[in-house]
Amino acid sequence: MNMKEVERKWQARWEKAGFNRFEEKSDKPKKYVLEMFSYPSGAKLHIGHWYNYGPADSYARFKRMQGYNVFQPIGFDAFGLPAENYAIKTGVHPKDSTEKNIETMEGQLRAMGAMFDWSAEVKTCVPEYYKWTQWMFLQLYKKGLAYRKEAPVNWCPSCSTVLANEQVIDGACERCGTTVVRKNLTQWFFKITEYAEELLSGLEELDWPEKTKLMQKNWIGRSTGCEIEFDCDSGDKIKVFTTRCDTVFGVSYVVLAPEHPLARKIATEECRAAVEAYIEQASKANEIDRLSTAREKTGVFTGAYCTNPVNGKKVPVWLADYVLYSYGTGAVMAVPAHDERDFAFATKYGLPIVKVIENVEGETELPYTQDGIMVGSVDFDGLSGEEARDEVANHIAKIGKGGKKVNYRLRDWLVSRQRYWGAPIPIIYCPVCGTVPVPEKDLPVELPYDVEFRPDGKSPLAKHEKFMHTVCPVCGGEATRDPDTLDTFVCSSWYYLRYADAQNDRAPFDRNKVDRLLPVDTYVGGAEHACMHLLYARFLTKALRDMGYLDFDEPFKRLVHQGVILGPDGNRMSKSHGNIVSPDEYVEEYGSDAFRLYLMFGFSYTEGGPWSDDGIKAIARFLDRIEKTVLKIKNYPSSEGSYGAEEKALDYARHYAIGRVTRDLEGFSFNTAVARLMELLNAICKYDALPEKNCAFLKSVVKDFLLLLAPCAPHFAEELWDQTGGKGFIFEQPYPVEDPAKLVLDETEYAVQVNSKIVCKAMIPSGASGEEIEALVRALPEVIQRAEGKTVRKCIVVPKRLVNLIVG
RNA sequence: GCCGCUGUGGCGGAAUUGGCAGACGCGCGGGACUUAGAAUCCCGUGGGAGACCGUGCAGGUUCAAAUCCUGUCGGCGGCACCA
Repeated sequence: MNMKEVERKWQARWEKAGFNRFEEKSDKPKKYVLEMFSYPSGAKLHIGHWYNYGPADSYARFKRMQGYNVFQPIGFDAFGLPAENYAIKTGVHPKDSTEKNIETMEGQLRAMGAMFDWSAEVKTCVPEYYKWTQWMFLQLYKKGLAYRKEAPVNWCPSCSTVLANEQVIDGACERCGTTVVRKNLTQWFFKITEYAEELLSGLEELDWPEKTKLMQKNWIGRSTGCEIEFDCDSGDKIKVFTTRCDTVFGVSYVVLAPEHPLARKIATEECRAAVEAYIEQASKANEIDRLSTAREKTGVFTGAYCTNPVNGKKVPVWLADYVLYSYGTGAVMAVPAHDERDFAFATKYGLPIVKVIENVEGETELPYTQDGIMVGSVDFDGLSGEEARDEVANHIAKIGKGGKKVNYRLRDWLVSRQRYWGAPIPIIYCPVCGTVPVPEKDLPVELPYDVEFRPDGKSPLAKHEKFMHTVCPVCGGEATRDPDTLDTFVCSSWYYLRYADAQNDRAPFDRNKVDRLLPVDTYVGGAEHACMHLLYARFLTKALRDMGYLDFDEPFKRLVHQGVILGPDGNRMSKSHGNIVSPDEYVEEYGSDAFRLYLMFGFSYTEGGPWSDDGIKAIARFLDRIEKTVLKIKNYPSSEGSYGAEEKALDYARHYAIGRVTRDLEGFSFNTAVARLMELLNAICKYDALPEKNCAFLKSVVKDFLLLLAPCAPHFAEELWDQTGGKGFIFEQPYPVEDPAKLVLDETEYAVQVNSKIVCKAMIPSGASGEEIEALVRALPEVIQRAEGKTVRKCIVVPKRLVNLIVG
């Protein structure tokens, strides 16, 4: 079969028939199958794209044959750093390179023959799309979910530019290797923390990989504890957060993060100089130092004291950068006896270490950080664990010094980027009116083309006079625009909604269309997005719901991660490893169906693994055998024949395959689905080799075989369907359904064990009772030989599997 | 350091969730066809002459363990001073 020609032919026919489109008017149940859209960084599709889109498309086609109205859109996540970095290096404008890449990739995606609904295509870098990304920003701003504050960012002193977190590798700039420093800049944030609790609890109901749910759970990092107020002699109050309030009687000092507002305020005259110096030094600490947990702790005494509310003891207040300002209250009560960090710090600075928890079993070696019995804690002595913390927290609440509190590790989402190739932040700064959102009617705030994007420490847009200079929408006076662009993750956090109504120019989407299509039923993409894209998208969905734009809670009901195809050497494919394998030559030589089928067969889908093309010839051979067999049988007369044992066996093989393939495709277990197809083909060939055969029956099996195969090798199956006289498209046929009656055999082979050792096999009639089976087995010569003269103690029968006779 | 996943023939990988380990395929060996090769087709293929031994290793539970439990070692991923 000339696959190239066949592919082109069917792609054109499907396209002409509008076959790939979601049917607007249809009462079939909908199925929204979505693969993560691609980032057009290179010009060509790589194996990862193929591995994501090929098998997932087979799933979508399978669902279509099962009678669903399938919606499978595609698009491009087109803003982002690589295009801009490429521009800095080569001078090619990001818009030009991105558009060119998209065009090439579109062609390749079409050639792949996936069932994409191109009428819903989305590109995030066009004004028709980012207009609505900006609109999203404005809605969040109105709702109080977008706010501006000063925050430390990653700064590369060599490139003199801000870096995204993803660009910081082990504390250094990914491009030049220079150590990144922290710099305070005023930035826009989305208040994702407001949804921390729901983002956590919502995980439970999701059909997602447990691993991914756990990663999100850890990322959100809920911890329950107690907030406690320590009164300073100066009259200031220091709030601390602790998960171990049962250790509060062991507090020997309190620590503030260097950035804490009280740090300067409470410092005494004598200590002021040292405190200032320490704050200064901490602010300059670079990322590598901060990342190192092994480094020795540093700190400085403020000279101030505060009072432990539970025992009235005065304790010194220190500053130390092992306390993070961004978590909890930015202050900590230090209990060196029961915390490793406090222990190390107290040991270094000669602070007291007071044991207040006793190990129930054995010696209490300090620092002892496990749960134990409270000692030296007056009324609370003898309490332990959860109960102890409960009592202490209640006591603290009673005396008005705090109480139970839940904290999250999740931070608000920093969305400002000092970069060019992104959606401009739709905000105007007016000297009179302050921060003013761009009115919705003025959207989009267009990204200008003629911009100097070589980095020099300022946002590229800041140097563009025409862009920056504007008038205040409120007072009409002179004003300036925000020079930053939005993190590209903002663009990708709502694209799955836009697909539902991609052409809409009056709104991001029509409520009815979104309600009809969403949520996404099955979402397929890489696991690397677990704590970014997948979390942001959930957040935005919930925020839009609360603003009344949607009425569902979660965007992606089911999530599947494909594995990673590594280079043949077992490393991640990369230019530096020189191990990149391109799909192109394989597609050229074997055709897109064979390549897809090989990706499905050669790997466990969710695991991936090192690339090897050992099996691709086998797939080509498999397809050849199918073609030969199908075309040969096609020419047989259609006469009915008898239905005997051989027919029954083939019928069993057919319905076994139907059941298994159906379940395997449902579960993204593509390799076993293909294996079952191979088995069925083997059964067909075996039957075909018989001298006497029922041709009409054989033809009906071959027909089912083609239908089963169709989602996995779409062009190939369509062609054979056509050549064997099938009506319409094969994809308009219903997927075969297993007939359980055909799976009932007259007798089944059992493994026969004596004392758990296999001694032989035996055919046992299907209806036999437990006693009958035992009697049958005991009459077998292999059994008699081993059981002679012994008493049978027990007989275990596992239906359709084995019989185990325990004798002794 | 903490959390999670994972370890099965020469290779990719199966195993109905505690029930015949190694499905399906690659590779390899043998044969058929052919002047010959390629292609194709058929047979065999975990190890061991054998009793038996085999799912990283050592124990345990069970009539029965790749699967459950305890310990331990290797590989991968995430988090990393989160109080």
